[in-house]
Amino acid sequence: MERLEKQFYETPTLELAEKLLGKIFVRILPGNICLKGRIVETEAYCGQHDEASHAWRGKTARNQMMFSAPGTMYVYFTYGSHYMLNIVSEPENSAGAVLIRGMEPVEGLQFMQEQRGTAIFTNLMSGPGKLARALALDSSCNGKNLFGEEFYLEDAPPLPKELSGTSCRIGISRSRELPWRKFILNNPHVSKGKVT
DNA sequence: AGCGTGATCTTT
DNA sequence: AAGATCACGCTG
Repeated sequence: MERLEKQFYETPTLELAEKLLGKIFVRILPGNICLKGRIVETEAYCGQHDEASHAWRGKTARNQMMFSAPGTMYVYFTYGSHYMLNIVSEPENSAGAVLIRGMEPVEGLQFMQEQRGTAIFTNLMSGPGKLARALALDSSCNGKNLFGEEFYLEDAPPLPKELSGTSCRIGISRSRELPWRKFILNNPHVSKGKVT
């Protein structure tokens, strides 16, 4: 299918979190290694109006990519061991991003298995830290956009309404009650994280 | 249910 | 300078 263009990302964060479900994230590594994953779980982080968002208290060295152009990747390191992948939404200088929490592996399975140290299909990308590792994402990816040769998203048919699920976000302490997590119902690659 | 791990942010 | 927190994952 077609690659998604800039206009796709120029939308409010909460909408983007829903629109991303089902789309295919692609990374082309040197050596022509092609990695693909179908997005099955997302969370919206709505910039300065959202107490759980990194951008809540304004721009800092870490969160500055949340203020950049839609379609930029915001990749950060946390818990001493994990990278998290976000896709930036909202116009430039207005913060917002969608955390990618789960993907279904589509291509590059062998590479992903090596990265993750497991061959169990549903354990390769079923969590934000897991999928970042499967795709070998790190801080060198922070700030890159999805319109180049290395990273892009492929379109996919819209998700049928009956497959669309919503819940509170996972693993946060502030603004826990907001139903800003979106996922594909009954998909085994949705993370098993628990609501705190 | 408990803990490793280290950058970042807040408080002294 | 010290302490708390953290958009997690693994073990047990």
